[in-house]
Amino acid sequence: MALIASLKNAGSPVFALVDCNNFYCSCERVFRPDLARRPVVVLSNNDGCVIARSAEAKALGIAMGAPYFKFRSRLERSGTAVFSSNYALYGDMSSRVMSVLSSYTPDMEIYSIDEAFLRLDGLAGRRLDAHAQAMRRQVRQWTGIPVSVGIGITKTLAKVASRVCKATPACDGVFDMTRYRDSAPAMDRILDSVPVEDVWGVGRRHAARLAARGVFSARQLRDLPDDWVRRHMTVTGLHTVLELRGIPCLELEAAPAPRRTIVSSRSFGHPVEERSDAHEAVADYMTRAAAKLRRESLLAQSVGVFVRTNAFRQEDSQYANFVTDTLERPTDYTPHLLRRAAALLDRIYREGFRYKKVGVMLSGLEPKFGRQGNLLDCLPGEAEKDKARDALMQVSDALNARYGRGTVRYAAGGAGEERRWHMRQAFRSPRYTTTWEELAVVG
DNA sequence: TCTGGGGTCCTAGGACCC
DNA sequence: TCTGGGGTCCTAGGACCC
Repeated sequence: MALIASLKNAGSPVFALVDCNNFYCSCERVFRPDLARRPVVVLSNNDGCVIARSAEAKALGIAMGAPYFKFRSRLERSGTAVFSSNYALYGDMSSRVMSVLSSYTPDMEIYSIDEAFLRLDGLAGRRLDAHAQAMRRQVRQWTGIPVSVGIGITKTLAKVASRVCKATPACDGVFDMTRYRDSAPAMDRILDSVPVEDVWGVGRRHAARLAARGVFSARQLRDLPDDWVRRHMTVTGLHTVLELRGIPCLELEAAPAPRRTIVSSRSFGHPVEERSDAHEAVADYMTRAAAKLRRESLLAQSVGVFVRTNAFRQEDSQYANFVTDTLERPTDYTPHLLRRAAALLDRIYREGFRYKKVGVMLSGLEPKFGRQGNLLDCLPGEAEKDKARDALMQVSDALNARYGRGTVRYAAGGAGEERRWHMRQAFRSPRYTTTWEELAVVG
């Protein structure tokens, strides 16, 4: 029987989506086993919104993206453990999970911090199920993170399977939709149970338009005429529909596409009304962005700066703006980028507003090594200056890597304690896995 | 007093060139 | 003096993702 099932699948792709359950909450729980049965939530930057909820927190009716201040008392009354987000911890836990997964297949795409697509071609039936269960067990055992696995003959169907899996405890963490590929009634039943807005690629806007046309389930979406979909949802939407029909349109992307932009921005902990505060923040974000640029061996051709007031405060007058500027030659040298960003901020900063957020963007990215030369590079002395600049950046990056970010920084970014604009982060857990000093807190 | 951050892709329309 | 079409590149806006 298993052999027949295997033969059936021969030659057609099998996609598995491995998804960490409530990932950020699960990361916090790994180091706090006492929270195993307590509701847990993790907040966005600035402790603004709830961005991860444990199953218990979901049961309390805490919605994804719920503003923390509105739910604070409910969370306190229910004894919910609340954490600020701790990306150093989540990023490190993520790479541990991914490294376990990668031992199960040569074809894997890390899709996000908590999800990976795997090709498991050639497996079917009981063998496929056993393989997926083994993966789950090993991830759990080696990292402490619970995952679920959805399996289908396209990426979109694997996503559907993963959703069904999480909604159905009887699945025991694995749902294999390839079992039903040849049974139209079974496929219909499964897709009928999935609300159209839960389909990968269908967001709020499309869901509203689909509802207006009487389309509420994944099955109804699958059965729409191609030309309507093409017209209202572009080719991207058409790919989604074809994939729901079992026609693969999306490949596994083993190597990440080259990055096109780097954005760094934060909301302020308090409204900013001083130009100097805005300048400090822009300098701080640009310093981070430039460090990321160098970490990835890229140069930026363009610099952008944006500012925004708080749109939620209707009583405040509103203002938002964004400017970009092209550099004479691409660079990764922080002082040059800082100077340019400061000039851009001055171009769009208006007095008399309460600013909520500023940010910087680097674009026109290109690889630092092996790029096409620029006439300006050939000016006398320029090569030596570049060398000195690179050396300076290498030293400061190394010091910051060794002794912590901010060990070497620019006066323009503000001097520590006076950073009034800094975001709130009241409930951050220790960086257990990446910072020795903070590990000591556990003992 | 309080509502995140960082990305990608697609399309339409305008500028420009031949 | 008047008139054409097609290709390419760029940008802004809208949609989506986690």
